[in-house]
Amino acid sequence: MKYGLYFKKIYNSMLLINQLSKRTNIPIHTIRYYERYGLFEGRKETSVKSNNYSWYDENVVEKLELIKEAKEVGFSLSEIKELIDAWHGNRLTVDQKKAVLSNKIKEIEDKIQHLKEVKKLLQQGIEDVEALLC
Amino acid sequence: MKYGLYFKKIYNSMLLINQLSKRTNIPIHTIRYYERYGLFEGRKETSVKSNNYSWYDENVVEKLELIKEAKEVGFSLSEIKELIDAWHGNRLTVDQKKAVLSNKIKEIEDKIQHLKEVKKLLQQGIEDVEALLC
DNA sequence: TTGAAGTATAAACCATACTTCATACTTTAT
DNA sequence: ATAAAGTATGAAGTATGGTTTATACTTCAA
Repeated sequence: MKYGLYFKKIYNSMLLINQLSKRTNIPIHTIRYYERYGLFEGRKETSVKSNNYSWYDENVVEKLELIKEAKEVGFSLSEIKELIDAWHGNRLTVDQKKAVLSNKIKEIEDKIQHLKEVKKLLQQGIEDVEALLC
Repeated sequence: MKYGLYFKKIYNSMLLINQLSKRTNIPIHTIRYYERYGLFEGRKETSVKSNNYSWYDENVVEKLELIKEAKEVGFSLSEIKELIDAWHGNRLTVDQKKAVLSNKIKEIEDKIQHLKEVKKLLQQGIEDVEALLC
C-alpha cells in the first residue's frame, strides 16, 4: 500500500488544493493567495510524506464559504481576517472576540439597510422610466 | 454686480465642485474621477463666464448619494454606471431600461440574502466563542 | 517508465478605484 | 494690488485583490 493511499484512509476528510478548489469554486491561485494572506492554513504532513503538499479540512471549506459570502457583500479581506481571527484565534479574550463579532453583525445590519435604500431608489427608477420621465 | 454674483443668483441651486464635495462628503478628486468615468456631468457656462468652472445640480447630488450607497454594498463603478445609464441615458428602450433596473434589484435581493447568511454565521460564531469552543 | 497532471514557490503583471503631484489659470478677500 | 483659495487638467503613484508566468518537484495512469 502506497503512502498516498494510507494517508488518504486516515485523512479521508482532508482535501488537496485541487479538490478544495473544485469544492468551493475558488481558483487554486486565489486559495493560495488567501492562505498567504493568513485567512487559514493547510497542514503539511512531513512525518508521513515528503512531498510538501498541503491538506485542508472542513474547517477551511467553511472559512472559504464565509470569505466568498462576505466578499460578495463588500467586506475586504482585512475585515474578513479580523473576523476569522476573532473567531478562531487565541489572541483575544472571549469578551473581545464577542465584541468583534457583534460589531460586524451591526455593520451587516447597516448594509442591509443600505441595500434596501438602493433597492427603493431603483424601484423609483423603474417608475420614472415607465412614466417616461427620462 | 460681478458676473459671479449674477451667475449665482440665477443658478442658485447649482454647486461648484467644492460645495458639491462638502455636501456629499466625497473628496473633490474622487468626484472628478467619477465624472471622468462618465457617471455624471457638470455644466460649463461658457456663455456667461470664461472661467471654465463646472456647475453641478441636485441631480448630480442624488447620483453621488446613489454611488456612495451602492459602493458601500459592493457594487463596482462599472455596475453603477450601467445603472445610471439605464436610468438617465437615451441609448436603451424603455423595456431595456426596466430590465437593467429589475436585474439589479434582483441582485440586491440576493445580496440581502447573503448578508443574512453571513450574519447567521457570525451569530453562530458568538455562540461558539461563548461555549469556549475555540 | 514515461508522459500527463498535480503541487509549491516566487516574481512579475494586471484591473479597479482611487490619491498625489505638477502646472496653470480664476476668483475672492484685504 | 496682491496673496490666498479655488478650479482644471494631465500624469504619475498607490492599495487591494487578485492573475499570470516560470521553474521545479511529485504523483499517477497507461
